[in-house]
Amino acid sequence: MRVKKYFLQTKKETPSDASLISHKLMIRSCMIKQTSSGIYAWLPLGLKVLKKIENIIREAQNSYGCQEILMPTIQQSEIWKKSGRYNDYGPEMLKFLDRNKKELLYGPTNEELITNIFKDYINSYKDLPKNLYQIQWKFRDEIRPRFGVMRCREFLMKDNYSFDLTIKEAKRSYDNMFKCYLNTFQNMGLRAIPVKAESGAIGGDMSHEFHIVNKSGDTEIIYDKKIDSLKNLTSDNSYQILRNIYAVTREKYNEAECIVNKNDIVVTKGIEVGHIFFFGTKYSSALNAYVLNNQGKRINVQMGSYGIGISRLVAAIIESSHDKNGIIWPKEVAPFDIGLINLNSKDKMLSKISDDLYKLLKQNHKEVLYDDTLESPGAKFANMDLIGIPFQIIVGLKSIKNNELEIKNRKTNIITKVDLNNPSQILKQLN
RNA sequence: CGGGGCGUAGCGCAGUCUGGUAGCGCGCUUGCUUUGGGAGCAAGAUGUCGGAGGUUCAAAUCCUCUCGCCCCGACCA
Repeated sequence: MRVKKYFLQTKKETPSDASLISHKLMIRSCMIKQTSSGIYAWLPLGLKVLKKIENIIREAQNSYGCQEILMPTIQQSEIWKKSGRYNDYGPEMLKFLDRNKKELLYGPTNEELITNIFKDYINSYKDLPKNLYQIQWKFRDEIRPRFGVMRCREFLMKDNYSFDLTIKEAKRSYDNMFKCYLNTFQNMGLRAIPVKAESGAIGGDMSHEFHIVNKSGDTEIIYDKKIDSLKNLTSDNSYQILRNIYAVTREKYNEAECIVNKNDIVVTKGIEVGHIFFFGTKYSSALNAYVLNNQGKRINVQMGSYGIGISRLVAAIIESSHDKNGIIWPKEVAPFDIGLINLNSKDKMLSKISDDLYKLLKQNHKEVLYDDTLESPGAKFANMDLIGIPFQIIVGLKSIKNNELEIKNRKTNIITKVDLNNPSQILKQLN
């Protein structure tokens, strides 16, 4: 993509109504635009990152046996009345009437709806287990939206739901998703720690939240410092430890139950990016979702639900990966692989070299943001640093004189010089 | 919802106390110059001063009502 053509009106000045660093950077880098309190439009650069995260989640879901569906954002009130949550959810649920005075709501979550869909199709234990997911916008009318997309009212969430015959099998499904989540977050370059949590309005008796440790998080988490010594959270060995180690949210913390030596406890803040629940038959019994077992007996299905806050993750990643110049995207979720900077777009030779490089990189399936504008070098550097693309290729006279290109690593700031006429060497430096 | 604050050009702000007919920086447009860390000079465009009512010869400024947004707290992915 050429910067000249791209919708990328970055800002030099920091917006006055943002307090969180990720919020400021997302506005300055032209990723999002607030349209109402807690409601945002996603602009091209922001949407690109959102889609990358979405796809990482999608791939992990698919590989762990989940199947994608898409449910509506608007639901009818009846099923919520049956489960008792129409009132329990309170004013956080956005309710309204259609022209026929029918009560509708903008879904804050989908346990009722999925259960209602499920029961019309699945009638036999032979068709279990099932696990369905969707990636869809939700609305929760937060008392006070804040921190940009970190705590907004309309947000993109992946939610999935497991259906099993027995508790034992349902817990296996829960464990499967537990592992899936560890992988999902690792696949986007993040380290998310699972902690035991309260179930809140979803209900149920087994629940874990997944947290990115960060000072801007608004949940206090308490865990055994052994977790910090685990290098790779996704290994089988780590999984066993994580399932048994002491790690809880502040609400769940109970001094008497805490088995860890005081010196071995870490108390810190976390950004909640995922939450998984096992809640048994809470919804299947309320909505009458059952299958026949092998004795022909009606059994309400055992359910769990699993959420990942996708739009929040964009902000969470920035919170844990930035410097004074801007965002530093992990390459897994970066909007582009490479930022190509032509330091003087009026110079015919530099432009020819840059154009050729742009073609070469595209042919090699790299996503490139090519700054071909007439801006001054300083402005181009600052802009590229702000939007945080992992590698910058700098085409300027200083190096071209020696038949060299400079490749800058955004994270380390290390500049590597490569032979301009050696494509394979160039490509090798970009991995 | 309680407490605090802010709405003036696309963005960031001054002007409000003490009423006199709107300004600065960035950005934008045009031209010339410049090109290794947010360039220089020159010329230019852009405002129902959040909205409604009121006081006054006169309102961004004073009064009343109202809408929106932000920050602190309780709620939540």
